[in-house]
Amino acid sequence: MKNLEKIPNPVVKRLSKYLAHMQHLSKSNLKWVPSYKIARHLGLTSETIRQDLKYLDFYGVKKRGYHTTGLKNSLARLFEANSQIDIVLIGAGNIGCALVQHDEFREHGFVICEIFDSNPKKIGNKVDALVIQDINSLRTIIKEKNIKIGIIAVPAETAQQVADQLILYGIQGLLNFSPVHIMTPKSVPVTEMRMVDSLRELVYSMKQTRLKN
Amino acid sequence: MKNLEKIPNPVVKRLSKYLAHMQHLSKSNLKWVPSYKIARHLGLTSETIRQDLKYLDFYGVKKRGYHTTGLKNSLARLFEANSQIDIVLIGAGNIGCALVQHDEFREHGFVICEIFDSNPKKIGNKVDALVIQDINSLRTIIKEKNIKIGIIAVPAETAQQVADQLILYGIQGLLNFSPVHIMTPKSVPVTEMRMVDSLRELVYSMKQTRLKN
DNA sequence: TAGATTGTTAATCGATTAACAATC
DNA sequence: TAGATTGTTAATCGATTAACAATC
Repeated sequence: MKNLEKIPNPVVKRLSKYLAHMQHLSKSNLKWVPSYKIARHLGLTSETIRQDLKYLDFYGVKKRGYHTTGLKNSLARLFEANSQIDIVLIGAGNIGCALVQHDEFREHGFVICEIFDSNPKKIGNKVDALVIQDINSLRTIIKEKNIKIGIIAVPAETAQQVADQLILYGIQGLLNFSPVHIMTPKSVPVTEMRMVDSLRELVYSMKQTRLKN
Repeated sequence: MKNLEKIPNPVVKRLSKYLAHMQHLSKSNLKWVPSYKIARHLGLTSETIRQDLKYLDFYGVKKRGYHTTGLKNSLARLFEANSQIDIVLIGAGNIGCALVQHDEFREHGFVICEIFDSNPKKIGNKVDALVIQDINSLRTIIKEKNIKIGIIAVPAETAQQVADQLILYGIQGLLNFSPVHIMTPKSVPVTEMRMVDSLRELVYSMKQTRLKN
């Protein structure tokens, strides 16, 4: 199937899981994997997986399954995972600093290469190898380094305002760790992390589970 | 509509957003809010919101909309948000420690009251007011304090194993920050945070946006 | 009253699951 | 070859959107 076709969001989420899993399998030198084994590992059904993979220009082999490295490469192409992607992060709080130091991002090609804060007491301090920059220098750095993605790790009250600035300076996508919905023009997609909401979702699932048993 | 009915997952996610928004509005002393204003704020449609609220035992008032405090209370009841919920966290890495110090959790009633690690060099150190405990004492502490929720903030390699232990010791729900899918019995729900996948999803959305324009 | 806004039913849309032919 | 597994079409299920009557 053609790359030009829009892939539905639930499928995109799963494709990303397949990529992680294929990276793992191909590192373990496993050459072939059938859909039912992927399914078992990721809590899905094999039918779903085969349907999802139709969005890729990649085919399995009957009786053997999918070539792990081949599938990994195909998915990596879809997600542009073969080149490094630079990111700016706003908000040098607990979460912000933890993300800068989070190896997993770097291992997957996402490099937070600048961190900003508005608090004068924090500006100039180091987080890992990065120096916390004054938020007033956002514009020049984004332009100079041609950065496309911003991570918002500021409190709720300033999140929208920070987003507006980032967009004004040319940022094209946002990952939002603040608990408020960020409004953007259609040309700037946002992915929301919603950590508190995830806990609430969990609490509700647990309640459901209790009621059933 | 009755609380006993199972609420579909996409609806649960939105209801949690409504709760956050109502907490905000009722703190700002706004008494009434119509569905279209909620919708505008959260990037939804008013129809969706009215459909969603049917799952609650709470009704709006024609011409005025929804009573913010009333809706907040009804949603809080659904999510058991009126009592403190204790949590154990495993993994005193960057993310784990940041979450312990994350005020937003506490402000919403989620209290991480124990942090564990297996690294002897970390055990005994303090994170905020908490002392990092030896993972071997997990069992007794979970039983003693009767803790129901565990947050997994360990690397991929040990995540499943940590989950298995937590479940063995009586934990009833997991929030997973590690990048692997956690397998659990049906009686133990898991919510996955998938931070790298969220970035991939964002990259794909940005690619789509580029192609469209 | 007229207009605004809810609650609800019906229609549409989209995603998942089932079924199965093709074939390595 | 027989059995396993894919790729694909059709059927089902579920969620969103549209439409609109009820009424404050």
